[in-house]
Formats: sequence, C-alpha cells, structure tokens
Amino acid sequence: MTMDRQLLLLGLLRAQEMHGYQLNEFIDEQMNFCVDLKRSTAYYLLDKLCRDGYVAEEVEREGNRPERKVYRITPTGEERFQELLRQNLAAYEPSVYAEDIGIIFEHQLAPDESLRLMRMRREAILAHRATMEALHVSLPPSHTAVIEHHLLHLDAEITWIDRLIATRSSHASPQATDTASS
Amino acid sequence: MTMDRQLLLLGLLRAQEMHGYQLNEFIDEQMNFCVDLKRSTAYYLLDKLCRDGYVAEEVEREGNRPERKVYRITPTGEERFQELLRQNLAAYEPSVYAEDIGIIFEHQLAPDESLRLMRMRREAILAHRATMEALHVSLPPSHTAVIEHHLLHLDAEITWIDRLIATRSSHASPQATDTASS
DNA sequence: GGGCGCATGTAATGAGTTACATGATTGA
DNA sequence: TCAATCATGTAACTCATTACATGCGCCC
Repeated sequence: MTMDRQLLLLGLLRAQEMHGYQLNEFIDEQMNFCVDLKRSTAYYLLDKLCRDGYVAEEVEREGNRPERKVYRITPTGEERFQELLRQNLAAYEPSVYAEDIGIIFEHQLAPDESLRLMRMRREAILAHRATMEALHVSLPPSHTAVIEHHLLHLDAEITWIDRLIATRSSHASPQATDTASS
Repeated sequence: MTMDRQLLLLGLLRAQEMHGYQLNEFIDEQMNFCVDLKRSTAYYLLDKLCRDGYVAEEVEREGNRPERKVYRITPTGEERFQELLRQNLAAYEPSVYAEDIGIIFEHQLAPDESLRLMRMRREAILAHRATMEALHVSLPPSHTAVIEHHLLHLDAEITWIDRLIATRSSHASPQATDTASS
C-alpha cells in the first residue's frame, strides 16, 4: 500500500536528509529484498510528499556535478511518520496469496503433472530461502528481524507445499512419486 | 497480479457458465477470504476476457427479469486456462510484507509503546486466525488446502510477533511487560 | 408507492510501471 | 572520444477502485 511506502521514505529521510538518487541507491542496495519500489516511483512519491508538506526540498549543487534536490523531513512530516508507524505496528492486514488460486483448480490436472509442477515450485522456494539465509550474514543486524520474518513465511510455504505434494503423491503413478528423491 | 484473477475467472467459468452478477455473488460468498476482487472489477475483467477471445458472451433474458450476459469459456480460453494454471503452480513469487517497514523503525518508539502496539497487532492476528478456523468447518472440503495455507502463514506471523514482543519486553519497564497476561 | 434485490455498467481517479529524454562529468 | 555513472524527470499506459447511474420487478 501507499502508506507503507510513505512511511519508508519518511523514516529514511528522518534518519538522514538525502537527495533522490541517493535514496534510490540505498533502497536498491539495502532493501531490495523487502520492498519493491521503482526509481521513478520514488521520485514521484518524493514529489508528492513535498506537495503535501511532509518533506521540504532544497536544490543544491556540489562542484560541477548535476544539481540535486535534497529532501528533509518537516515537523508535519515527523508527525505523519509517528502516525504511520503506530498504525503500521498495531494493524494487521490479511494478505491474499496468488498460490491459492492455482490450488483451487489443481485437481483438474493429471496427478503426475500436478506433482511435477508443485515440485518445481518447491525448488524455487528453497532457492529463494537460501538467498535469504545468505543475507542473514551479509546484512547489518538491523535487518535481522525482517529476514527472520521472511524465513518464517518461507518455511510456512514449504510446509504447505510438502503436504500438498504428499497427498498428491498417493494418487500419482508409482514412477512419478519418487522423482524428487533421485 | 492480473494473471491470477484471469485464472480465477476462467477456472470458474470453465466449471460452469455464468452471468456477471452470479459470478460476483459466488466470489463474494465463497472466496472472499482468499481473493479480493471488487464487483466492477469483475465486470471489467469479463469484458476484457471477452475482447481477448477467452470467453464468449451471450445475452439472455429469463421472463421479465433484467437481461443478463452469460459468459462461457472458448477453446482459446481453455488453452489459456491450462497455461495460466501450470504457470501458477510451478512459479514462486516472493512476497513483500507491509509489516517489515514498521519493524525497521520500531526501535524509534519507547519500548513500552512499541510493546503496546505490537500486542494490539497480535490480538488482530489471533482474531483473524479464529475466523479462518471457523471457515475450516463451514466451507466445503475443496477449500481445505487454501485455509490451511492461510493458517500456516498466520502461525508464522504469530511466531514472529511473539519473538519481537519477547525481545522488546526485556527492554521495557516492569509494569508494561505483563499487561497481556492480566 | 417505497424499498429491496437483480443486473449492468460508466466516469473519474489513483497508484504504479515502463520506456524514454536529458545533460553533465569522469575515466579509459 | 566513447562509455559509464550521476541525477532528474516526463509521457503514456495499465490496472484497479470508488462512487455513481440506471432501470426493472417484486413484495408489503
């Protein structure tokens, strides 16, 4: 949602004033694993925050480099940050999962094929989990809680797909049942 | 994503041809817990599926009731369904979680308040979990896998927030630490 | 005749992305 | 001088939602 992106930008600018490019770099390098925010969208949002009075922009130029707009949070923005943060921490927004739709219709495929596809998904999840674990050591400890959050959800996803694979296996042809363990 | 909504509509129409209102009712009553699809959006998507040749519409009127457009899947639509289903089952799309953003800045609140807010969220999650469990018995067995999916993710969410609450508790004032157990 | 249910939409808006445009500096 | 990096944006588009519009039938 929009509010979370607003919270993110305000929170980052609160810690340190920045220009757009710098902010984008930071997000791309440090937060790509938990937020999805395109560069132009960030510029667009910064502009909006500015129009709403939550941040102030000041044009600056350093030597002969291209001019940059430095954004810093305003007192109204600080209030907004507090409000959004409290809201975010206290609320729970039920998610929708794309996986659910497929599962509703899954039984319309032959068990063998269905199994094959679900095993592919399983591999994809495991691969993603491995990269998350790697981040665990490479990123600063401030990210630990976030990474653990992702790992827990990934484990939930694995548990679920494993159950599905197990129940489907009992309906599949004997050859197909064993492919994963070979 | 769009593709999953397309898959959903095609899958439902594949099982049984329907008119828009009927489809909307079905989704609202049987699937509101796992998909979020507004009525006008459904009409809009049906129209789009029609223009793309995946479904055919036929105007029908029963007695004197308002006329309705009955949609049924075409052979191209059937192919599309197969393709989307296979794609959905085999792929894993990493999620982004709104909760992550709040946690990144959580330590900027006083531990007492942070705790209070996280406990509120915990309650909200538990409440939602209870309604999910209730669905478990009230909905047809075809939904079992989907509900279990949600329950697993909800449990992950609870485990996570409990850990956060536990670590935060050690920094909070003694009175605040115990509020939940009273 | 008044309100509810059936049935379909449109118009306006918002949120976000993609692809492109611009122009300067730096280093090979 | 050519490519890469720094830095900012716009224009066009898609997707989805909200709020509203319409009109008939049915039942009290």
